[in-house]
Amino acid sequence: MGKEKWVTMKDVANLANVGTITVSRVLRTPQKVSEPKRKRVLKAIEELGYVPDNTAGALSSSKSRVFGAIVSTINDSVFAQTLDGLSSTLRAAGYELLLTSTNYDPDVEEDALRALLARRPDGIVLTSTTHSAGVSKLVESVSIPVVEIWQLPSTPLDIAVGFSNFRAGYDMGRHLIDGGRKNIAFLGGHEPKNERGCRRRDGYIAALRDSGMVPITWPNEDQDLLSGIELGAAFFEGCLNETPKIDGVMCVSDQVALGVLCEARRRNVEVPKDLAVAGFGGFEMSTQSGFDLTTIEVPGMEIGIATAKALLDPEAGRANKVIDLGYKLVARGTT
Amino acid sequence: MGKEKWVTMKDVANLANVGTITVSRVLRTPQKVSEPKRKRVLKAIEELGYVPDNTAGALSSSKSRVFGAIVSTINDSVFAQTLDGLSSTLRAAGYELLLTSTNYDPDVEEDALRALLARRPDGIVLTSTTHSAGVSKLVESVSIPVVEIWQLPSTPLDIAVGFSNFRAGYDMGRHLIDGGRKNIAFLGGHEPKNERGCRRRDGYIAALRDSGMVPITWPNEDQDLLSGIELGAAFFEGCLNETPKIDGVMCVSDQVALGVLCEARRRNVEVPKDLAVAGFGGFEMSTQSGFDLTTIEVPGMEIGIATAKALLDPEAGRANKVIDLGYKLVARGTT
DNA sequence: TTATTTTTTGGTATCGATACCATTCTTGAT
DNA sequence: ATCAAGAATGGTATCGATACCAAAAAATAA
Repeated sequence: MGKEKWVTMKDVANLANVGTITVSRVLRTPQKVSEPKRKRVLKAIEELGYVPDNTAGALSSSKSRVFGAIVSTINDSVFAQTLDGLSSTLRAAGYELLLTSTNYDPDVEEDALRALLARRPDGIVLTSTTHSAGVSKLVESVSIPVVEIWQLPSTPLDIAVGFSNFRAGYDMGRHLIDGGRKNIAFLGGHEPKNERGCRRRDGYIAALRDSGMVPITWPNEDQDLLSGIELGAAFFEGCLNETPKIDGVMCVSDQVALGVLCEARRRNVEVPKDLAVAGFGGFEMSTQSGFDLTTIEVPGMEIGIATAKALLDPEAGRANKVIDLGYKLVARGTT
Repeated sequence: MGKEKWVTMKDVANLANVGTITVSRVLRTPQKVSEPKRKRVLKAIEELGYVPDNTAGALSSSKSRVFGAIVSTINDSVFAQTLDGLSSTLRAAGYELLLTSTNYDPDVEEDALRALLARRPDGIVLTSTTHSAGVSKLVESVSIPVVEIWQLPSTPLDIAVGFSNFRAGYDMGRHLIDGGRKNIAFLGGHEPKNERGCRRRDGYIAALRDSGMVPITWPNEDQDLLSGIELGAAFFEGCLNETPKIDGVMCVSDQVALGVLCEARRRNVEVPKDLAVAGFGGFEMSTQSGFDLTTIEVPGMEIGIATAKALLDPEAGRANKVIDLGYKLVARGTT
């Protein structure tokens, strides 16, 4: 641990015997500096182990080369793909991503946003589509691109990239109905704070209503101690035992669906003969051997990449404010 | 989208009819400002929607209130816990976390580190323990705390928080041996770039050697197209078919172990009678009903919290440079 | 009342880079 | 040989905050 202070551009300039501005140019527009000086400067940089100070650069150029993202969770494999696509595309263009997770707590969003804005990002990514008044006011007072991702909002703040959870829920509902299921339940999406899950549930409800069927949703009260797997197991206790005629279940996520599948196997409920099971998300595990889950695949990586592009070129992004990347209903062995 | 520039401290000062420094004090040391002026300033801040510029603050105070982290992946549920614990503890103390993932590519580490250092963080978190010369040089030339997490290095750069993957692998090996298994294989950890997995494998090998048994590892060549689940399935093809007497398998991760369990079920191999299966990581799914996997639970959240504390108070952290938080071997139904 | 301390407040320099303008040095044209 | 145009280079102001010091105001002591 050296106790030295940070090496500055001036140190490099002195060693290379040039002006500081020349050092700056070597790093940003090297073609504008003559060969010999450029070499001297690069040598000095190497020698001193100089790392430029972007915070200072950001201040004078008012371009931070940082984007901020507020996500509900990073602990989700599909979501992680989006973040991967986003951050790697941004990094390739010389930008960093400042990431904040709210853990599904909407009260955190405004604080997180303030903290982000304090770093003067060149743009912002939000994963929720309903915002508190404070959040909306902050966002509107700011002149940087704002991209809302995953759930497409009806009235985007600025740019939106994602797909329609409602339509996905509707399509999967229809898929089960078309498969001849008569009593179809929706499992999960009970937490109002999980907006995307609720939209899927709304889609399912609409699909059943449109076919003259009665929606069955479970659970309907908050029991958020339940993980996906537990929820699948609890489903048999709480819902299927009570309404045994259920022959199809659509789950808010693949994780929940896996829980149902495991519990079904334990109880010798045959899938898909006695019970059709559908998931959501294209979770890696569900596509692999052992499970053969019907699910909705979401283009997680593509959302990340498209978001990065929209941030890097907001004018192009704003040309069509809402970028719908769709989804894919993948029918497999469980339905 | 307002086209206005950012509101500055000076704007607030003018509106409240005070000096800029007073505004600064209201935000940082409010007790040093008289009641009436403080109120006026707060009102002006509210009215203008002022968000302080931390990059400017960082420049003059040379404290960025940002920590940087370089992780191998964010797409891992246990790891995500560490990041959660880390970032929420830091945020509670008024710091942000700048996150970069290398996707297990060591060549990316140096670039990522440079990009991080350019933002002048107050400290750095690294998840690998073997570093390229460039990384070591950069880290050594810097006078901020550096915390290496998860795998405890033999010679820490500065501070280390984690546990011993080697000992965990050794203990689990012994657990299987003590359970009477005679032919125990290790599954995974074939990628040299996954350092932590390799350490576990080394521990397994040592445990078997110490008992006079012959280690069997699979696969031994890179086949990195395999996901955890696929690996578990492939295990039966590649390893068990070839060496049918295997009666115990220790997996590099819970995901791989789940793959083995699923495939075992499909092939009517009885667990634990015919085959003992052990995982690693305490992945949520493995603890739940349906599976009953013996595994090593890693204190992911605690590592994150301890890391945050070490960053916030590096002197205390350096008192005992290596903080070993241990792990817990949880014996369940699969062994 | 005056002297002395304490609290409150503001002015100015500064952090490390970039923007902008001015200057010097090339190069080629006349 | 002289001048114009363009490339290369450097000086200085600036970004928006904080640090440091000094001054003014208020509180306390003599």
